Amino acid sequence: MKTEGKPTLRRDARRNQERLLTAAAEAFREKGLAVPLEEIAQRAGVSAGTLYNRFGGREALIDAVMPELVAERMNEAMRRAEAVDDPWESFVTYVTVLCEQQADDPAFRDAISRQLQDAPELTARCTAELAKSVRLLERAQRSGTLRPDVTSDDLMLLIFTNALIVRETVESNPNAWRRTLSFSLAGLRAGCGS
Amino acid sequence: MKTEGKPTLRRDARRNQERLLTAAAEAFREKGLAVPLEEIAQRAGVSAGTLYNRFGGREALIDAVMPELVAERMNEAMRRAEAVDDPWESFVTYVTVLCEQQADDPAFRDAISRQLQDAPELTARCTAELAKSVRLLERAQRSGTLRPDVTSDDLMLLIFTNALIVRETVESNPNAWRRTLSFSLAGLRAGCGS
DNA sequence: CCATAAGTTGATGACGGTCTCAACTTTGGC
DNA sequence: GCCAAAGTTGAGACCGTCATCAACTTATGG
Repeated sequence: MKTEGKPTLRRDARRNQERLLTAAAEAFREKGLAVPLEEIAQRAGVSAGTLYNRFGGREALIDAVMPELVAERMNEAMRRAEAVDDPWESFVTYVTVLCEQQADDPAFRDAISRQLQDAPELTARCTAELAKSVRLLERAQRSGTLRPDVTSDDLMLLIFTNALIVRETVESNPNAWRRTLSFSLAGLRAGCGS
Repeated sequence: MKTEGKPTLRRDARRNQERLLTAAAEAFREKGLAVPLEEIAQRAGVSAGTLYNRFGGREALIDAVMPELVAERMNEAMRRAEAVDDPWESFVTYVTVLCEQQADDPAFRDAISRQLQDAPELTARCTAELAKSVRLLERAQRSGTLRPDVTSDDLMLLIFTNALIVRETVESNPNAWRRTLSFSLAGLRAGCGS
């Protein structure tokens, strides 16, 4: 009984789809999510039309490629944070690792800082992964080192704004984001804020 | 003896030049420095060609219009800051006023956050005006409330990054920049940082 | 009032990107 | 092997913007 859910994509079509996915991942990685679709098609050894056939356009391609990559990065940050005993340092590690990743991965940076309204999978993954970080945040608060008024929205905002800063400054001033991040983190310590 | 330095611009040409300047100021104010040049020409009741005749292109127009506006805004911030006695609060006022101005003036925001490499007048004015603020910064440091390692470069960076944040968030979340700014300012207080 | 230099115009081309579709090629079941 | 369905192609329409320039218009001095 062949109750296949997939509308049976032809073999060459499947092959092209996969090529496109890996080409997209590469191109995004190198040039960010705004890379011309033509270039992705070229890398995949396929015409632009095919890209539009398989996926509907840029957003769909992003949504197919990025969620996994984003999840990986955020898990890595979590892993590194969990290896740190001190609650405050653990929290700082989490944020810092995410920011470092933004600094050397345009795709990750854009995935987090662009308004990807038409990439529901990606959005979902982001919020899901970020939800996990609440544990770190609350632990730091219980330890009395993180300001009690800081929310996970603030954490999101911090990560988001760092992506903006990185995008505009990495080239000309590769350490600028570290400086601004250090200010923000200092401001999050209990006893420092309003 | 008519030792006129000006190459005697014809009367209508001068009129158009002025119209272009005010049109540009208006358009920049409403839509930011990336507003189509066509639109500026239209507002001035003039063709695009004329704009290219009088000025060489966007950058030159920006350089002709923005320095004064930027200086005004920064003077206003200084004025407001100087009205505050407490050194720390005075410093905070300066920064906050600049950020507020960014929030409701796309032209000012872009003048500060875009890389205007070909607008030397503007760049000069920005650094000149910002130099004045060092007094506020040093006064706050002498009073022991501002971290001693903070430089005027940091101040510039803070203003610059706020412009980025404002640009990307004012529409969807008008108070986001206040939150991030409050973190940064908290982090600048003596005793809070590394 | 005229001549002419100065200035303006808008149609036009280049650009860099997106997106489409009629004609062609490939696949896979028979 | 054949043929219909599935898939691919690439030229071209389209978009918004910048930038140019030959032909036209206007200001100005004599």
